[in-house]
Amino acid sequence: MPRKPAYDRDALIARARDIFWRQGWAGTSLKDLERELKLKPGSFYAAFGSKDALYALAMERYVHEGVERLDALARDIGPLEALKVQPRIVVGAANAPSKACMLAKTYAELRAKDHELAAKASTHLTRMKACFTELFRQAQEQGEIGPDHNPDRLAARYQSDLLGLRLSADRDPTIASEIAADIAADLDRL
Amino acid sequence: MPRKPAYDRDALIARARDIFWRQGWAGTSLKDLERELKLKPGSFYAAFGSKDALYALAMERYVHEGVERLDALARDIGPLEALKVQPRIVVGAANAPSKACMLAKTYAELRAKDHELAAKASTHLTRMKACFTELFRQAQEQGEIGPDHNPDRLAARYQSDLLGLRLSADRDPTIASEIAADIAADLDRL
DNA sequence: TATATATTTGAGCGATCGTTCAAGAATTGG
DNA sequence: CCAATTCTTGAACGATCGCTCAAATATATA
Repeated sequence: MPRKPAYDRDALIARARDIFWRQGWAGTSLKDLERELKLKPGSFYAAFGSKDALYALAMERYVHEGVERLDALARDIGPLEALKVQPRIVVGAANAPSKACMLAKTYAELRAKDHELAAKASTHLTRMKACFTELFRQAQEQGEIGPDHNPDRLAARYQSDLLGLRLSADRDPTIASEIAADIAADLDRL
Repeated sequence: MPRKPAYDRDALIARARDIFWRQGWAGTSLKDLERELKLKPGSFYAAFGSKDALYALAMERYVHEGVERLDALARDIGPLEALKVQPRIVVGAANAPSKACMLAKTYAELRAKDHELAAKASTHLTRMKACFTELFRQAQEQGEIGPDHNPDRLAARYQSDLLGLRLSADRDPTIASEIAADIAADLDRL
């Protein structure tokens, strides 16, 4: 006998992710969300509980899609090739809300306040790094990179480079694509 | 016949820089500044005009000191050696307000709003890159790196790596010092 | 010491923050 | 068509935001 919601919850989370990704935590007000998601306060809080709860859902969506995309890429063109292409992809993502990584932005913004969302962002970043580690490990297994490299260390450096690249890409896509090429070239020398 | 201020304006700017650096723009309220700088609202606005004006002064101080420190280092130990040591220095700066770069944090936080402070942060980052370019150029002149490298491109990559490293260092100093070593090692292969 | 000039103080401004809640609208099962 | 249940709506809450300003206080000159 009840009434059904007029909105698609999953679609709203994806839209919220884009807004948060672009504008950050403090930069996104509930007014913004109400306008963009077309939800009045009552519906918003019935659906998500709080701004922070929605932000957490948005980050989970962000990570999940990111990991899935990279894994799919690796299955298609192999682990090392996927790692080499990834920099160019993130730099070239023309209609992304931001070139910079949402997790890095969140962590940088909220870590000083010991906000729970900063801790969650950090956990997600660790998950992403584990994903890189696995790809380096596979590449090594297949003989695509030398046997005396430590996959975990390569992954740490790779993630760091990617974070810097994506920050740089937000300012100057032209220069960023040169950096992306250089990062990929480095992987060939392993 | 007038009365003199009870505060040291320069010292206040340095303290403000540390607070903004750590907590970011939105993360720092005037209540925070009044408490830490020991200034009541009236004195604060008489001295600095606005929160944003003080933030701009804080960024200028940040850049000025950063450039000076690196230049002095280069005069001491040479351009390439300075570039190689810099990553370890920023990672090891134990009592810095944040390991991450204040300019990068500012840009990431405020760029979506087209805030004037984001534009200023970007300008400052360009200044810093020019500083790196000059050091690479000198290193090349002295034969410390090969002649077919483009100093500007090396500087772009170097700055990107440094931004990523510093973001990583905020989360895990141990891993960051490994990354710092790897970045320095890369400079030896030029 | 008297006077002129600055600084310091803190109450409080309007705006916006995230959030709550009661009332009205809408849809489903019986 | 009725009744039950949920969703939608929007006014409004207390807190905090950056900031203003007039009164009180302190200091340097004459």
